Amino acid sequence: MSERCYITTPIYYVNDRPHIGHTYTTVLADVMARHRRMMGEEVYFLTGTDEHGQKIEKAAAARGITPKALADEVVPNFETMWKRMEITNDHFVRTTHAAHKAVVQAKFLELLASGDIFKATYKGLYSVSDEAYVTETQAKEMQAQGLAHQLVELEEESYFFRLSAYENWLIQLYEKYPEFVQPEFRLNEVKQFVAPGGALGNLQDLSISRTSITWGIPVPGDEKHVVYVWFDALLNYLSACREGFWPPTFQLVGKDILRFHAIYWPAFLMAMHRQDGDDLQGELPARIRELLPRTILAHGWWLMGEDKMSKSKGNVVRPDQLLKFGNDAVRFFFMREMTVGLDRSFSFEGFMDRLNADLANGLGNLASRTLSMLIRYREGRVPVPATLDAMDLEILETGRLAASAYLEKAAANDFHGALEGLWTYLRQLDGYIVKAEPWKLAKDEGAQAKLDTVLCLLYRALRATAVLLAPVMPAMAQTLWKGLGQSGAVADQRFAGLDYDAPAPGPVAAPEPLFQRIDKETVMTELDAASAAAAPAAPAAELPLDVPPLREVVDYDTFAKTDLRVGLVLTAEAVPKSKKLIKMTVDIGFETRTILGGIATGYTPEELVGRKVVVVANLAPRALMGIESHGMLLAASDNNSKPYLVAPPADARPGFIVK
RNA sequence: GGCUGGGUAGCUCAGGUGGUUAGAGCGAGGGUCUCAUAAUCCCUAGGUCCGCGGUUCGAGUCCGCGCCCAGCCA
Repeated sequence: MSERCYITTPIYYVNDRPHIGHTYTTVLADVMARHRRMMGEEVYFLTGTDEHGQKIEKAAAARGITPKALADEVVPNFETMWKRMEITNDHFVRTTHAAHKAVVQAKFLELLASGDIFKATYKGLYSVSDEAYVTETQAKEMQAQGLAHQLVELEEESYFFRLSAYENWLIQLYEKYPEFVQPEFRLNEVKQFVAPGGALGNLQDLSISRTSITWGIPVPGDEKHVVYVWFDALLNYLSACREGFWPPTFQLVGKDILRFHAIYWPAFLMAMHRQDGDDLQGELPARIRELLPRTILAHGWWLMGEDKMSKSKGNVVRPDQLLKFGNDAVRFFFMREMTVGLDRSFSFEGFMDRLNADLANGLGNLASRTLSMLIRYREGRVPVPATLDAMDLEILETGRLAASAYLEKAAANDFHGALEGLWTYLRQLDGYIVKAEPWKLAKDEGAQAKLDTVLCLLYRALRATAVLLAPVMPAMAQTLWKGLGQSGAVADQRFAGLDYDAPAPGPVAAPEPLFQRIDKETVMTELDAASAAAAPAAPAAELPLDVPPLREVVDYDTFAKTDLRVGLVLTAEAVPKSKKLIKMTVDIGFETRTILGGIATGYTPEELVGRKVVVVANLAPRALMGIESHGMLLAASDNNSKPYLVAPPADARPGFIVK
């Protein structure tokens, strides 16, 4: 019976189109899935979407549609992206599926019955503007920014998961089964979180329901509660698992959601699987470990330089920008450049350098020269080697070692190392060609047997390469496979049964370029042009200042005669027939004035109301457009610009003297 | 602030348990070949291995201090 392997990606939240982060994770999972199928394992590969929650509820409301309709609109973006990238997921789970809801509700009731879920009061600081509870750390930050007034203490009835009870078992999980979290330094972070400095008693019970949200899975029997994110989202791995594949073998997660997967998730599962005789303070039963995911694999992020990619920074790389160079190229780049677990900075130049060097100049050219020699010298028939000399034996041995090293690393999910090693071998093949000089052998009647050997060894090396690379670059591998005169799907080959010495079945085809070289300069120019066009309009070049020269000097007493006061605009309306004037009533502390200001080029009446201003309070009244203005407002400008009202600090009170 | 991991050639990075001249890929410079996608192959990098101090016959590799960067701290 073959091994079974269950691989998951996170389910992606439907508030965004797929970005490079989603595609990296999913490609990694797909390469793993394809690789394991070719290792002979039976694979179940799951991805999907997370669709509940307040953000979706609000976004839908803003557009006047239901949350489900919004999700239905966004989900195809993911599904079509995965088709484009030749992702071979066996199922696509949505948290809005009835089957998922049923599992979440059933498990909720089970844990409620066992006491692992209980009802209590949630108390915490709530940010009014964010419409969410905030942590103490976040609260401190907000206070530092002077946003403390947005925080209120709230109490809410909530269901809790008894996370604290599982601390002992969790720690044993990390200690006794360190493969549970990879890479290792992430495991340390998790341990540190659960038991900082080895101290117990740090886990708090977890609130897993909300009454303030309606878009979600209702708590059965208490429908004003909705199951809160993680209990809903994490259970997708369970609800959408295929019979016979539990537990997950590899669960890929971004480092940002590691905690949920490495702590909450196994704790939920422990609660679901524990039996009456189990002692939570005793040893973690091996039976239960067998029912937990084998490995949570936390990968790193693509960065832009040193920075995280984010929408607000506007430095997000869209999959389309890369996919125009070919899906295989993107998949290869992801696997070759990113060491699983670590961050990596992305650059378009690095991307193109890698593709040109490794794919076009490297593998592509090697295939091209080999196939064209087979056609030119042997009419496309692959000869059988007569005798092998030392050089032939050496390259054969190098190839065997390269293949086994590749397979070993790939099986450990080290695709970065696997590909690096394989390319060293491809370079050695190029070196072998140069040393063997088949073009000279072709002209020598007495060297035909030697030429047969060289061509055959090259052919077999390419055939093995096509098989090894099929998980990473499925389309390229298939093209090469066919070009080598092989029939069927290369993906149907199995690594174990790979016969490196098998004779070739059919004539090889005229080579078609596997990869086109990219003209870096042209692409960079286009990119720069595109980003310039997309960039927010650059601030208009500063106009030269147009101000009058400095006025004559006045002494202090003359200046001090001007009485400036802080005022608060109470009402404001445009003056009919005037383009510039606005009529305002202004509170200056001890009285309320009517003041006209020529500021309509810079402000609308609506935005003036409630604004604090500086008033020249002892200016003689003057009639403008038939209305008497008692004072004026200070504003800054030059002769070309709109006026900018001088604004006192927010806590200055009307009537304060300005001097 | 606490804990963890880093700072090595222009760029991206390798360098278990200390040992003769510190490595790879890319880029750049020079040369070669012609089967091939202006590709391949060969040669060329003299880099305070972040700094200072220490242990040692000997340290990029261990210890201490300092500087800088990243991650985790519901």
